[in-house]
Formats: sequence, C-alpha cells, structure tokens
Amino acid sequence: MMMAHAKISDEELFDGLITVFRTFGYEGATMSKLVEATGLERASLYHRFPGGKTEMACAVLECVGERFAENILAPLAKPGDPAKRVAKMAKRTKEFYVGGRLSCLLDTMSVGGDKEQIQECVSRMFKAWFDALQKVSMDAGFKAQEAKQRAEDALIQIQGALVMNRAMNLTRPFGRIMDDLPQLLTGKD
Amino acid sequence: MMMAHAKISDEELFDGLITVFRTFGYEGATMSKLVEATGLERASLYHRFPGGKTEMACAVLECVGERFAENILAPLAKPGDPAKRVAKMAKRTKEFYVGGRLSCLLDTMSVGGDKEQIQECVSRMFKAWFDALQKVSMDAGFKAQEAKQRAEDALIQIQGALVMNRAMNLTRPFGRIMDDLPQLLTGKD
DNA sequence: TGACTTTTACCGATCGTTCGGTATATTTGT
DNA sequence: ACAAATATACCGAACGATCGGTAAAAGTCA
Repeated sequence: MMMAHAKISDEELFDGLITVFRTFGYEGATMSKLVEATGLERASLYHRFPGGKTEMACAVLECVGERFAENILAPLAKPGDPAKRVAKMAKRTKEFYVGGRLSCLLDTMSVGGDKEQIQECVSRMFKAWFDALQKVSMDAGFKAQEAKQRAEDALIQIQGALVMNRAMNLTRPFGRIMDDLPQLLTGKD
Repeated sequence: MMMAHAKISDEELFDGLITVFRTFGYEGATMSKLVEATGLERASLYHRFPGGKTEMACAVLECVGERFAENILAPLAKPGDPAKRVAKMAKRTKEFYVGGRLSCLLDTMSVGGDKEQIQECVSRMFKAWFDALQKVSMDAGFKAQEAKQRAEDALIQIQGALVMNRAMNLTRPFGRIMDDLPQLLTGKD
C-alpha cells in the first residue's frame, strides 16, 4: 500500500529476531544482539515495534505460531491415515528444530517469566499445539480423554528431548522421540 | 573450619542463589536479585566467589548436584525392590520441584549457553542423573542398552513435564509423569 | 593484634529506550 | 502535471538506569 522501501522484509526481520530469542531467551536477547542479527539499527527496530523489546518478543511468538501452524500443524488436519499425518508432522518438526540442535522458543521465552504479556502468548501457543495433537489422536480413534493424555505425552517428550539435547549437547534423543511420535499419538499399544 | 564471622551459612547462601538461578536462568539472575535473595551485599558475594557470577553459577550447580545425589539419587542405590526405590526417588523429586511449580536448574541454566564452564557443569550434572537412572533400571533386570533408553526416556519426560508446567502454568502433567516413573524404569511393559 | 567477613562507595560498560533528523515514497492541492 | 504536504523507514547519538565488578574502610571474632 504505502511502503517507503523497507531495508529488509518482515520475513527476514523475524528470521533474525526469532534466532536470537530462541537461542538466548527473553532476558538474554539484548538489543545489541537483535541489532546484529537483523541488520537494522536500534532506533529502526523501535520504529517497527514501538512497544519495545516486549512487543518484539510477542510478535516473534505470534510469527512462530503462524509458521508452525502453516508448516507443521497443517499436515495433521489433512485427510488420510492419521499415523502418516503424524509422520509428516514429525518430519517437519525435525527440520524446524534442525534435528534438535535448536531450542524451543516456548521453553527459552518462559524462563524468568515476569512479563505477563509474554507468558500469556507462550501458553496460548502451547495450547494451540496441544489441541492439534489431541485432534489427530482422536482421528486415530481415541476418545477425548485418552487423546488428551497422548497429546500431553507427545508435547512433554518433544520439549524434554529438546532440553536434553541442549543441556548435554546431543542430537540423538530428539530424533528418536520424533520417530516414535506416530506410535505414541495413533498406535494402539 | 576456619570461619571467623559469617553473616549467613553456606547453606542459607546457596538457598538464595539457587532460587534466583533456577527461576531466572543465568542471564536473568542479576547481581541485584542475588543480593536481595541472599541478604549479602554485592562485594560480600564477590568475597565468597572471587570468580564472580560465573563461579556462583558453577558453585550453585555443584551444590544442587550434591543435594540431588544425597536426597534424591541415593534411594536409587539402596537395597530392595527397584520399583519401590524409584517410587521413593519420584516422591523426593516431586518435593524438590515443589510439585512441578519450580523449574530445573539444568534447563534454565543451559539457555544461552555461551559460557563454556557452565555448559560443562550442566552436562556433567545431567550425566550423573542419567547414570543413576540407568543403574536402577539395570537392577530391575534390563540389559544395559534397554536400561539406557529407559533412563533417557525418564529424564526426557521429567524435563518435558517441567517445561510444560512452566509454560502453561500447570502442575498436573509433572505429577502424573512422576507417578508413572516406576513403571517406566522398572516395569516390563 | 591479626585473620577474616562485611560494607560503603564507586567504576566503566552495557542495558532498554528515546530524541532529533535524513531520505524516500505516497498523497494532495492546484 | 508539478510542487507542497504528509507519511514511512531508517540512522547516529544520547538518555537514565542497571549491569557485573573492584578498592578500601569498618566491623568482628580468636
């Protein structure tokens, strides 16, 4: 509509911000790091996010939520064998976390958690993820309660594997957990 | 042994430091917060930890490692039914994390992770925990490889449940995971 | 007294934030 | 169509506050 040439696109901008926030958490994500990662100067970031660092964090969470919904959660809602759908989702999830070498934004951003606004964003993103998992588990034939528990288990294992990978500098656990996801969410064990 | 006049004991000192580090992570744990939590002034903390914040973080990790080994991991190595030992350990673990309301130091401290020394402490603590779990699983009759996988699963689920609790402000998932631990580590499912 | 702990007072650096101003693009008035 | 006015995007420099850290004095015991 009315754009005076943007130095970088919103997509590129968010790429930089996401990388910093997911790596260093909210407190560790300093303006200097955000400036370096985006290529924009301090004041320019404030032009795009008048609400400052808090708004950046929330915007980053929303952006990741959208990307996650489009690229990872979407396959779960498509027609076809639920197990195959979960396998597709697991594959995309592995890519998203680069095989478990990157942390989850919902984990790193929830450390400290003195900002009400951010905490609310985090729990909302988490809930959306959870709902998508429960739904596919119900598609596989499980009752609401059983599906709920399996979705919870899946989310717990994904988050736990990412923490373990980061803390011990490994990659195998996450890969194994992801490979077992179809069985966990749709299997009759 | 050679203490003239300590305002507070090492135990009390570490209590304060641990609370701050486990709540806010390394970057979020500012000197001001540490001063407030311990009751000692800035310079007094530097007297006890000449290496500064990095040394405090490492000392805190070591301290928690010792407390963890004594109070939580010790029951795992005692004689008796492995399942009962794990149940005891699960009970102590629940208390340690206050039913899942508190975060794990190994999680929050590994966010950011630009300090080599801290990262090394974290992974070492994690390894000790892992080894204790594998050992009790082998006591339950599992071969090394099978026990290894079950220990890994247990650790993943504990960490994942703690992350989920924090991110969604819940407490149930962690409690459920802990109750299922004996089955996971020693059960023949 | 002498060894040890705590404190007051302070340091330079960096934190998140804001200001003043420039360049480019769009809209408006004629 | 052409210039004035408006809006958008950016940047350098600085703000007050707080960061992690240090020196030297004051207090506290054997």
